[in-house]
Amino acid sequence: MPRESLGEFEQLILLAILRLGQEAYGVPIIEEIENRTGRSVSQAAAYLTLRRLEQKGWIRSKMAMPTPERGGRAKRFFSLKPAGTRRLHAARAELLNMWEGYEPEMDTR
Amino acid sequence: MPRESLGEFEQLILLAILRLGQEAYGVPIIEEIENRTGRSVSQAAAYLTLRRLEQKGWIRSKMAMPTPERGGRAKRFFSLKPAGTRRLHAARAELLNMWEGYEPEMDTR
DNA sequence: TCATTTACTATACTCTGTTGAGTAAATGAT
DNA sequence: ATCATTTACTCAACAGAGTATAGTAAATGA
Repeated sequence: MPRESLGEFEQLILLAILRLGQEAYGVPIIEEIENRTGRSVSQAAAYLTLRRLEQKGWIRSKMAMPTPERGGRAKRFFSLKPAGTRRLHAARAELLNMWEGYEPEMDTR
Repeated sequence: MPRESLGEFEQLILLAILRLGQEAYGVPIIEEIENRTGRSVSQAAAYLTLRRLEQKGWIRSKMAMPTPERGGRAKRFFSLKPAGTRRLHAARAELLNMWEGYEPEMDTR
C-alpha cells in the first residue's frame, strides 16, 4: 500500500515543478533541487520519481518540440495536477504540525 | 549507501523522544506521533525504527525495572545521542530551506 | 491458574530512493 | 557526410525506509 504522505524526494520534485512553472522539465528540476538542498541529484533518480508521480496522478507531462540549440533535444515538461497540489499542501501542513514548537535550543539540553 | 537525510518517520521518532524526555518509551512515543500527525502508527513500525535508529548510533536505550501496575512490564526507555540530536537539527534546517518562500497561495494559481 | 493488560518482537513484504551504465536526438567541426 | 559533443531522457538492479500481520513475554487481578 502506498503511504499516505509524500516521500521527501517526491516533495522536492513537486516543489521544483511548482517553482519552475513553464520551465519545468528534467534538467532544471534537477538543478533546482541541487541548488536548494546542496546535494547532488542523479538524473535517473529524478526521472524515475517523475514517472512514479505521474503514474500516481499527481503530475502530468507533455513532450515539446526540439529547440535549435546544440543538443537541443525535445523536452518533456511537467506540471502539477490538482491532486499533486493538494498533496504538496498537505505535506507542508503535516511538517508544520510535526515541528511546531520545536526550538533549536531543545537540542542542547 | 544510507542516505544523508533522515527518513520522515525517523524524524517523527526522534522528535517524539526529544519531547517526551524522561518518559520516552515505546507506547508514549507511538501516542505522541499519532496525536501530532493524526495517522495511526503500528507498534511494529515504531519499534523497528527505534532499533534501526539505535543501530545507527542516533539514540540509546536502557531497560528499566517493572512498575507495580497491571501489565506493568519493564519498559525500554530511549534518549537521543549527540549524533541523533545533530541529525534532527540538520533535518529541520533542510526542511526550512526546502520550503522557504513557499506560500500556500502558490498552490491555487 | 488463567484471562487480561501492557510492552515489545519476528518476518515478510512493498514502496521510495540511489547507483551505474546506457540510449537517443540534436548541433558543430572537420 | 561523418563523427565527436551536447542535451535530454531511460534501463535494470539494488539498498533503504516504511508497513502489515501476527506473535511472544512478563506483569496483575479475579
